[in-house]
Amino acid sequence: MVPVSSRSSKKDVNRGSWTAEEDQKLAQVIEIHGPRRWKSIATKAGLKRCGKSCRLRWMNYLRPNIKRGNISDQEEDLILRLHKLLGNRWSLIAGRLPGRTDNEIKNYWNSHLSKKMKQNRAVSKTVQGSTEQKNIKANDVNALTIEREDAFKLEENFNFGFNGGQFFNCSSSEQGPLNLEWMNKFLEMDESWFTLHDI
DNA sequence: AATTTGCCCAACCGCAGACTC
DNA sequence: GGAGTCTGCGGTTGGGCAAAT
Repeated sequence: MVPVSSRSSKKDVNRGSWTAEEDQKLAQVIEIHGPRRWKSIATKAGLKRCGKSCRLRWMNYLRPNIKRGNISDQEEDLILRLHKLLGNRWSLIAGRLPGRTDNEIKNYWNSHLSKKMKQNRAVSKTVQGSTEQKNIKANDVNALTIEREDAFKLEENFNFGFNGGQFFNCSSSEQGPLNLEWMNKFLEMDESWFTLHDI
């Protein structure tokens, strides 16, 4: 990353990569005061950073239980399915992947999965063209494309059916492998929803 | 060995909604 | 109720690095 000094344009504000020393100071202050009031955290820690930057660093790197390393096949599958359901609502998607951050998932999507999607669509188009456009609706669903509006409708739909708020707001700390399994079961329901609504 | 290219990912930016006074 | 501030989100940027040339 960029040396901290090279991106410092505004007076008295550090930009760019965080140093180990800054991380340590930030973690210490958050341990005492908790992860809120980011502006005052930055001041208390004696960091020349804006509150926003401190929050981001904490959320994406310093927070406990952050899972680093490769995204597993199971996680990738879940991301694909949740994206189909919710669109680019990365924070919601991240909320269902224990230890993963919205930034990480967004990056993973942009660098890996968006390419896969394009490939899938290309293949799907070829198949469709050669089969007299039979079963177009089913192919569209399989190509993992869904209009955002439909995703919202779908969200509303299950919010009505059960406690959707609770579903989406679970903290990642209470997640585990079993939860992923349960999530996959839930996602099977959205397939049924498409069928039911003839999408 | 040097240079170029493409990918990855940490960090920044702008905006909208929530919160506080 | 309104203004100002804070927080959270999604989009974008750009440096580092490995692979390709």
